[in-house]
Amino acid sequence: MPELPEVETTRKGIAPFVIGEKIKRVTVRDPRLRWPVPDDLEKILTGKTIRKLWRRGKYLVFDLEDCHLLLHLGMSGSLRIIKTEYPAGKHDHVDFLFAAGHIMRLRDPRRFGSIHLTSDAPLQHTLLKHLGPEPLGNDLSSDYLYSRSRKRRQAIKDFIMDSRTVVGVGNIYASESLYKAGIHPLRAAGRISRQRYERLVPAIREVLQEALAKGGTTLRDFVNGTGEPGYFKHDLQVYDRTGLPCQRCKSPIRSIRPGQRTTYYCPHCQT
DNA sequence: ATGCGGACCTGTTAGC
DNA sequence: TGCTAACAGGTCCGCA
Repeated sequence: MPELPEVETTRKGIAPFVIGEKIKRVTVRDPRLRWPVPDDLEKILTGKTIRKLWRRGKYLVFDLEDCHLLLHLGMSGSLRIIKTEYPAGKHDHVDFLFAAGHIMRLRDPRRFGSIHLTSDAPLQHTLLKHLGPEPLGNDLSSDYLYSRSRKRRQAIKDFIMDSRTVVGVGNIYASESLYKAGIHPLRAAGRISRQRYERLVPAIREVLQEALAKGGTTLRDFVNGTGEPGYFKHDLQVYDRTGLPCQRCKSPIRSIRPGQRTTYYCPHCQT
């Protein structure tokens, strides 16, 4: 499910309901996420107050009094705030009950998400340590992508989807960004000019920014912290539009499947 | 170090 | 109507 705009939308949605709130109880109904939910999750968190909620890549980081909770939504995860405790559904794996009475509920049908605890600096955690720059921050530049990509034969789409290159660009927004920049998704990253990276960086930023402004993309089941879908689906130019006319040149959008992930592009506009 | 395939899961849909 | 196969928003790990 979630790429950066969806995770950020989730963060913004739940923040007002979790910051400054004290955790009264944690209920783990199914600990079998991508990595087992820590046994001592409830023991560690009970009685602690959440100080901050921030994001690094697609990881949500909850700062507590003396530790940090890292949470990834994987492919199908969502976090919602519910006012009263109604019966948990089949995939509602974890509830965080606050002293004030409301609940933050994690639902994740495919269980690709994960929860981690650490008392060290979160950015030093194994899973965060090697992450590349944030696409919406100042560290991502065309110079950086250009120099990092030299001599690489990897397809540009795979290159920008690698979280060591840049975080937050998943399958939807990779296709969308490359369309916007006019770059063929299979072109070798090392054979793209500096000038073209100067188009790609703003394209990535704009696509993510616009998706964020619309609350993310809901293809099937993404919901924000209050249960609403995102509306960027209507603005997608190539993703999930196989055979439909390109908005610029009217050529039919093409889809290919190199490896596992479907890639969408315009055969005329992207070279 | 880079690059690729496989792995982890369940739900939905397309096709026979 | 029912069965099966393919596919879905992520990313880590292990191997060449």
